[in-house]
Amino acid sequence: MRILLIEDEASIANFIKDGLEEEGFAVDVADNGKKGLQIALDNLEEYDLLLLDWMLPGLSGIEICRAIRKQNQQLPIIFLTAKDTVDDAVFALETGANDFIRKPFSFEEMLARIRVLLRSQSGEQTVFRYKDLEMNLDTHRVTKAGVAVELTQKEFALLEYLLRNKGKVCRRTRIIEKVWDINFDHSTAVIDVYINFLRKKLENPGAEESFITTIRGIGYRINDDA
Amino acid sequence: MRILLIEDEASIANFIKDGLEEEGFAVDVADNGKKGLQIALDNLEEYDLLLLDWMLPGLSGIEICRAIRKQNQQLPIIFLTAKDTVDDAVFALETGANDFIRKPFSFEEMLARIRVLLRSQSGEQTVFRYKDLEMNLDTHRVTKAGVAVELTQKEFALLEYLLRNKGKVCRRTRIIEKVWDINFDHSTAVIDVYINFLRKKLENPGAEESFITTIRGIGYRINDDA
DNA sequence: GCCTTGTTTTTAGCCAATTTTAAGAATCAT
DNA sequence: ATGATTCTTAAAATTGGCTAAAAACAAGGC
Repeated sequence: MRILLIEDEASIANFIKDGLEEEGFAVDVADNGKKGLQIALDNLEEYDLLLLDWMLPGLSGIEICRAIRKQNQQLPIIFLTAKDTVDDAVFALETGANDFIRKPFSFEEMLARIRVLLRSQSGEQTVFRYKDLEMNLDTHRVTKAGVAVELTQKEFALLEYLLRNKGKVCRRTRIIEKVWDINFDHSTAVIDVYINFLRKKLENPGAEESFITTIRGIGYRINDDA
Repeated sequence: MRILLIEDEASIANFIKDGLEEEGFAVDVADNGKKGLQIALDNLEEYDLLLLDWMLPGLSGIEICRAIRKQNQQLPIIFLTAKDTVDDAVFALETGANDFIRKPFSFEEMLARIRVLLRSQSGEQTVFRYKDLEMNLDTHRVTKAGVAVELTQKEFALLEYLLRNKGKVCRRTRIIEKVWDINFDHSTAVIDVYINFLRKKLENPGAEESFITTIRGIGYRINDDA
């Protein structure tokens, strides 16, 4: 994942660049607005995300944002700013930014926001299928043979976990950790109950065998469709 | 974004120019009508918006507006005026102006109007629909089956967010971030209350199910119309 | 200033849906 | 057959959203 950072203060720029590179991103830095816009426009396809300082020598962040939005609606843009009025945040978002982080910010917070934007934009899988079953994370919908099926939060989360690991065993302990809480009482039988809910809601009444295979003593698995 | 300001009073002109430049616009000033029209016609393609004083030495604002509209229908034109009769406003709009601001005006207000006009210019989507519901960002109007519905600011913003994401889940946390403030107390019930306001204002009394689907524990969704 | 009006946010009770627990029945492996 | 594991069902506990009403806040008029 390639990120362009437009920020004139070298200390901040380095802090962010180093931190993000440690996390596995490729980061390019431009230290003024004009250069930044140039680089961005010349390599629009290259970058997956833009971090943009609000106050820049040369061109302001707002102007850069506008200029880029004319060319490209997709590129996620996050503003970094010392300004702290609500108006600025709203203004930034209206200009076409996707998010807005106030300095001083925690690195963790920034990382989280970057991840959110990259996930929703950069083609991460949001639709899962098994035979005539379809789960869509964007719309938060599940359909069976085209017919909508209403799932509760936990049912949805459990099915998502199973489908994400289609073909692989999902161990009970892992399920408890991922779908419920890391420190959830391991001696519970909730999983069984919820597997049962899913089977009831998603299986053709007369089915000989379940689409969720029980692996006794270990956990469950949804098979790869043949 | 380049703005041409035609205004003879130097103090007002400077106030506006400085303010807009701080906001990232490039502003040129002409201090009389003749010069202003000249500049405008010679550089029609250069400017994204025209701010035009009503009373000018040499040529009046109205005459300038007419002359420009002969050449160019697109350029957004905003009148600035001390006059305060409704007639003048109507007259200005008939002449081809897009908006009309009375002096004395707040800078914020002017900025807001400028942004609205630039938005529709930049090809961004400004009309959203769901069945017989229509929301127009340019005119800031919402109609239900052709009948105008009055929404407050927050109601409007919430509906806009939901419609922009028509078909997709809108998670509570995202709604709070986008419609309210980024760091708004997450444990509040304002969202519920405003969803309720929207439903009351926009739903046919005897409706069996809401046009805003509740997804318990997650958020809300306006469905794609079938 | 103070009052009025409209908007936004908080609060709290209610209710329904969801989640969890529990316990007996069924199934499996040896 | 036996013990362990999973399935099923019902009932209890909890959560989360809806609603109405009140409180807080903002803007405009007098």
